[in-house]
Amino acid sequence: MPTSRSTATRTRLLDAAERLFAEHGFAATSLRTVTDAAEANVAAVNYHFGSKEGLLRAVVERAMAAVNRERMRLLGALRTAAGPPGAADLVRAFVTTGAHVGDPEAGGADLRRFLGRVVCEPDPAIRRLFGAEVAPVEGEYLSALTAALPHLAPAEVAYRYRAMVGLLALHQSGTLTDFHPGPPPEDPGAGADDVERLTALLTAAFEAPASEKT
Amino acid sequence: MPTSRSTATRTRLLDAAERLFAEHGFAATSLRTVTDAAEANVAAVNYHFGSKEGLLRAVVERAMAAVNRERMRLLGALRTAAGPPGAADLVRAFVTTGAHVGDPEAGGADLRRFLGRVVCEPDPAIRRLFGAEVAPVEGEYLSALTAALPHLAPAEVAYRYRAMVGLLALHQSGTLTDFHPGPPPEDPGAGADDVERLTALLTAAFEAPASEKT
DNA sequence: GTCTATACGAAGATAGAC
DNA sequence: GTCTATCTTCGTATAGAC
Repeated sequence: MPTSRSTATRTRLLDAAERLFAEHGFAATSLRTVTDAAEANVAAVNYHFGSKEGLLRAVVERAMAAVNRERMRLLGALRTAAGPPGAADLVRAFVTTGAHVGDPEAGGADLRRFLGRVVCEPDPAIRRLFGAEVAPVEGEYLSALTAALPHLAPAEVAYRYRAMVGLLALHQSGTLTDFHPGPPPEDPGAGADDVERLTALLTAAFEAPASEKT
Repeated sequence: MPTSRSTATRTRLLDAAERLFAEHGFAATSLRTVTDAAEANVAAVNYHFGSKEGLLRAVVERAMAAVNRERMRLLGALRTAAGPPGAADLVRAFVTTGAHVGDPEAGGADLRRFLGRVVCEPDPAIRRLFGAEVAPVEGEYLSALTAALPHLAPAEVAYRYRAMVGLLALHQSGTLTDFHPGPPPEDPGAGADDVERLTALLTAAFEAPASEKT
């Protein structure tokens, strides 16, 4: 359900911003639209977050905290299992976390779409905001992937990792599923089926042999 | 060099818009920034294109015309060669066209970055603008890819095709290369090396076997 | 400490003069 | 074809009520 009036103003602003930034992007969302949805005053944004970008930063931090927690939990589980994790396991853990974070809550879909959008934002400062939040967890996955793929140069693993993040972002924001070439869509929304396809595609990409000119 | 004052106002507006939309995205670019760069009056946009979105549409159409021409030319060449083209050939033709269109001209980089941004725009109407322009050419590539990969369901080929378009867009807009996990960037800008890596990754993705639950 | 009311300059859009 | 004038809405800043 939508955030009730009794919730603290700060939280209502975060919830409304997450939903509206997810739907229309950062630049196209006016502060007044956010404050109206949150039943708050325009100036409340400036008070709690300093500026529109400060509000965005706070939404990113809250959203990534949930993702980072789950990704570290899954990585820990993979490491305590017998032997070091393979690339397929790592890709699955990384992708499904992004695809399912916040699933039970009603706002989960907004959270996922929001994060997908942030990765594609034109402003480099905004993308860096995201980059700073994933940095620690991505370091862990990157070294685990490098260990799982010793035949590839680290730069090549890093490139494929970036492709994974990018493609996952397009999946989350709906960009990958809502413009329809070929056969008609036939499945409404991003079902578990799409997550499976994405995981399979990315696993194949990681396990591909090195391109000749490394 | 920048468009000279002697060029027609319409063309100067298109050039300036392409460059500025490429750099800051659509929503974050003010019309006044465009008209200042084009040395034109604010109202000239409304006169020539009807609205800000009309200007965007015109820029998309001009940019896609160049890409579509080259893609059809390459596909024609592949088809007249001995035997039907393989997935690797098709991916290479599709990707390198996007990566090199407008190369000789100074504005080529802007054109590519602009098209990459359009694919990731939050507004579905803008993405549909792009979708309508690629539609005919993408139909040709899609059927050629489906013929080259008879062991895959058409829906699966279409999914991988969308992933290719999305990943190419991220490549073009710089999203894939400018946030740096792992080793430091080491190569400035999107060199021919990155195009090679992208082509190899996408070819592997297309040639991967079908996921079990088709 | 939290929040509201309100003002300021710049933005997108359009009507009508030239 | 091109420009000036004007309307509404945008992000931001300030002053003060609770």
